[in-house]
Amino acid sequence: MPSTFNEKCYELLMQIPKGKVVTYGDIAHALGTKAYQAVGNAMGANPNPIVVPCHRVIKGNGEIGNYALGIGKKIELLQNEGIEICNNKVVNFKACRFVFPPKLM
DNA sequence: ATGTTGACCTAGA
DNA sequence: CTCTAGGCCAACA
Repeated sequence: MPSTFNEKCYELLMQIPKGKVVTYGDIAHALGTKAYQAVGNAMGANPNPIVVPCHRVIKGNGEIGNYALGIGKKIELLQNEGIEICNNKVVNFKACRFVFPPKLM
């Protein structure tokens, strides 16, 4: 059970399938808030970069953004997922954009 | 409670 | 394209 905001972000990140990417804004929106920066901060806090695929999170304009282990590492991971990267930007980024499942109610 | 910072976003010039 | 300005929220000192 998530106790802090970052925990919620990690939960969403783990829901992202392979070969898909999301933006910080999408995560914030999925959480029902606009704390884009809070999401980025949560990634920066990244306590377990293994169970949490933070490398699948990019900026809203298609750029890679940043990564705790380094941008280069993030690019390699994304390419390893099958995503094309060029000049620190995602190719066909909207085609790889993943949408979180809406909350049933 | 206050002030600062941050892996951000949008708009305007 | 680059730069400036505003907004928006959570974590930390």
